[in-house]
Amino acid sequence: MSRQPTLKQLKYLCAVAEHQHFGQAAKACHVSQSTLSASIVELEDVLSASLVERNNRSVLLTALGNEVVARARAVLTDVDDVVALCEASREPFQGTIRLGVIPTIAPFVLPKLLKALRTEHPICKMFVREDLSHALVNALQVGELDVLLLALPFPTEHTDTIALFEDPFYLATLPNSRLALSQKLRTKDLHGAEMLLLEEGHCLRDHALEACKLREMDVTVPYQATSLTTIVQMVANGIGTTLLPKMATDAGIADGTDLVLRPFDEPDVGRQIGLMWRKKTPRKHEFGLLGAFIQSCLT
Amino acid sequence: MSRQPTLKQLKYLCAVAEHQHFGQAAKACHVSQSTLSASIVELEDVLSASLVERNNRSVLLTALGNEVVARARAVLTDVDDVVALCEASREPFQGTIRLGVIPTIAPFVLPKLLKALRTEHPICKMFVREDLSHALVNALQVGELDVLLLALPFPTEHTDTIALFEDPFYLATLPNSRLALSQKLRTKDLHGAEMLLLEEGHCLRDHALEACKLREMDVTVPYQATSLTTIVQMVANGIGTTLLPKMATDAGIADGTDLVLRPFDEPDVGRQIGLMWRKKTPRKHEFGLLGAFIQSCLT
DNA sequence: AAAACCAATCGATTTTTCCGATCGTATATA
DNA sequence: TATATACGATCGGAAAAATCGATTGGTTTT
Repeated sequence: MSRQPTLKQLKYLCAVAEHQHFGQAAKACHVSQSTLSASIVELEDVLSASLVERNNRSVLLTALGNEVVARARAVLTDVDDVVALCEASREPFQGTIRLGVIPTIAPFVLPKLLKALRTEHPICKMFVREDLSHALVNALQVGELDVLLLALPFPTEHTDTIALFEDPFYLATLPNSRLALSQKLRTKDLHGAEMLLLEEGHCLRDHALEACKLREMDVTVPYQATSLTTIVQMVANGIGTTLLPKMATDAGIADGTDLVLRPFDEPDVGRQIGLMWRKKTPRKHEFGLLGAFIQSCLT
Repeated sequence: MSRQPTLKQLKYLCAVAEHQHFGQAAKACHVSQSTLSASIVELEDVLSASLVERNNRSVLLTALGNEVVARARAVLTDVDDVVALCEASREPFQGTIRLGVIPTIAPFVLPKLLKALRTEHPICKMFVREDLSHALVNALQVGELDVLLLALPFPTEHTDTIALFEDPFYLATLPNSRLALSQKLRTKDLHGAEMLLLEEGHCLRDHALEACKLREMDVTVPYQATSLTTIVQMVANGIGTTLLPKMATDAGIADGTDLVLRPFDEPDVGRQIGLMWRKKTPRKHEFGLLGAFIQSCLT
């Protein structure tokens, strides 16, 4: 097994190729001539090849030497690129953020978020993955994602979480329904209502049940639905009623229908939106800023 | 000015990425865990960036870390390529040979030489430059060429030379000329003949004059000719006579004409073909083998 | 013949590298 | 809850290397 040349040796070789002179090359590299000379000798020894032809008056490169220099230059610039890459990533929002978002948030937040990000942090590359909470958390744990935007609480380990804002639930129903006409809307009014919720796995389903003190058996679920838009269409067609997060209604999910959107006359009927990252991530600070950024671009 | 990461650090980082485990990565790199750990820390310090997220149970790479690993892998394979390149060039005829050939040799030798080379040393890359001797010698001195195939003697410094073979001159003339009919052909018979020679700078011109003990004023030169083929056509049209090297006639330069090709009844009327290289070249041995190879493929 | 130039080499010193041992922390087990 | 285990970080000392200034040897220029 032969040793590898070092970057230093390659750098010195390139300097020699450029200056055609050991002394000047050494000066350019800020080392003594003896150091550079020895380094070249060692490089030739490592490669078991003659790269430089010393001619006392001038320094020539062998054909192989020229080839090695060409490749060495490429290697050195590639390494410099790595350094530059890291330099650029040093400041917040200068690198890549791999963000996971749940399906009941993504369509209502990403458009604004990504647009604001492109405007204010054009260098930041945001990779987005949309999936159910448990899949996102798993991806976060194994290092495929850096930070998650999801609804809290979601029980995990080895993660830190910050809350960004409340996302109250609105009751979505047809104007002539019993719930639309009641004076004050309470969660207990929902008992017995035909509640349409997203299919199993969506945390919005769990949070809706939790917020309204309902049990699985309290809701009627004709068809398991995979998106809020689908559910809205079903409710608009008189199939039942549902709960919609404010961010969805703000985004106009019920536009074009005659649905009534009623807030509850109770506190804390809703879900909490937050960010989650690994406890050990070195980017806590950046993700904190990301949280503030998300808050700012949704108001 | 920030330091550069070392290849070793990049290698260790790649090992960590591969094994997701410092201890195993260290084993794979044949170093202790402490060495590898410290090396990674130093790399992160040099790059001022967090690349690896230590989780005590598992090791994760940051987004930046993944990017760096991808680039590092490329760098490492590029360096390995350099090593491989040098290994391949270690044996004769495994690398690139930059060969200079003079115009009065090239057309008669290169076809056979390059064909034989491609057959017997397919890995060898031969770069050929055709030019006048003094231009070739200059290119040799400044390191643009490795070895020259030319006619000797040619006075130079800092070069070594080996003779490969004699290349006798034939007189080329029309069948009915005085020189074609004389019983024995001597160089002194050429005095007063209308000798057509290549233009100034071609060593064949000098060697022909030298071999025949002629002076410039002895030859009549209606037009300076730039190639032997041109001269042959002129002689065939009765404009004069000329000297052709045997390798040219062997190659059939006079085919299709009714020219008479007469050898001289004297020894040493001709030129000597040889190889020349820089005294300091590290490839003397290889070039000696090249000489033998040229001899072998011309017989 | 002397001076100048240049890369190689030498010797000494500083710096870096590397290892084994230990520590601190988190997890798994009893 | 206590104990054992696993893992990476850290420390201190020893070995290896990198580096420098000075010198050498060979060549070219004056």
